[in-house]
Amino acid sequence: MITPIHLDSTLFSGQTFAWVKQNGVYEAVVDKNLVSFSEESFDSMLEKHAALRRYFDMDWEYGKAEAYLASLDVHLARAIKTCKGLHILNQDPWEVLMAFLLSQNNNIKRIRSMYERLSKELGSHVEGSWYAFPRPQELLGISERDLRSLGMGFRAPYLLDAIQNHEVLSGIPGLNDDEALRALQTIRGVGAKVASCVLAFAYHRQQAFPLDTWMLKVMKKHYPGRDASYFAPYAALAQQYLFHYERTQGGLP
DNA sequence: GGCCAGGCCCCAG
DNA sequence: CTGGGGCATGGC
Repeated sequence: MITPIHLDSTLFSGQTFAWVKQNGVYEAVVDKNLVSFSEESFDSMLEKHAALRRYFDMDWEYGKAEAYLASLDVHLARAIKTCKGLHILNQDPWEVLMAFLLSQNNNIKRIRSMYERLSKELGSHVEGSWYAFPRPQELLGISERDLRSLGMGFRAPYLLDAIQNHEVLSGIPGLNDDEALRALQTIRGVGAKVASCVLAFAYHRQQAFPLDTWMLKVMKKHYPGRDASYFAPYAALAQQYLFHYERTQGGLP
């Protein structure tokens, strides 16, 4: 049983800020290459760029996970029915860390524009108006002042600390979930929520469960007294469905 | 033109 | 250890 990926839910559910959709064409820089496709050309694009199968997480057990989560309760069943095919991407850990440092006390629209600004001002040129998000090595000489002048505000020192301690990321694969959360939170500005996003969206940890303002609302309304263990072993996917459903459909009853 | 945003830090109690 | 104020900025 293969359930097709749902591109809009996957690329515009707030797990990535890299993608643009214009006239039916999806575009982003992934791993220093401009990736461009439409709904119709997605499959052939994947054949041409085999490495992107992993990025789009095409070989994981989505059919099984969707069926299991939908069987848990009616709210989850509705969320899954509405945006079925939502995949959790395997993104670059560094980019996810930086993006979600930008996310605090912020809105998605502005997170995107700040992410783009860092790419354009500090990243390497790819083609046309496209730039790669800067690697930590490209940012070593930068100052808090520079970052503030780029509009990063109070997050500037957090970004700076992430730049200086980016090596924490290389150790994450060898750690269990709790250890990984603690390791990530040694970076200034990284709390439980940001750390969970990094684990879910970059390391494919299925029990990572980012609790933001939207999810707290969902949990209070539909899952009082519950926590991530209720959704095991698919908490991360459940979170992403519930978050996206709450934001796009207003959560409904 | 205020209001507010995918949190976290810091400091009181 | 829990709670609440403050934070830079810009989109609405």
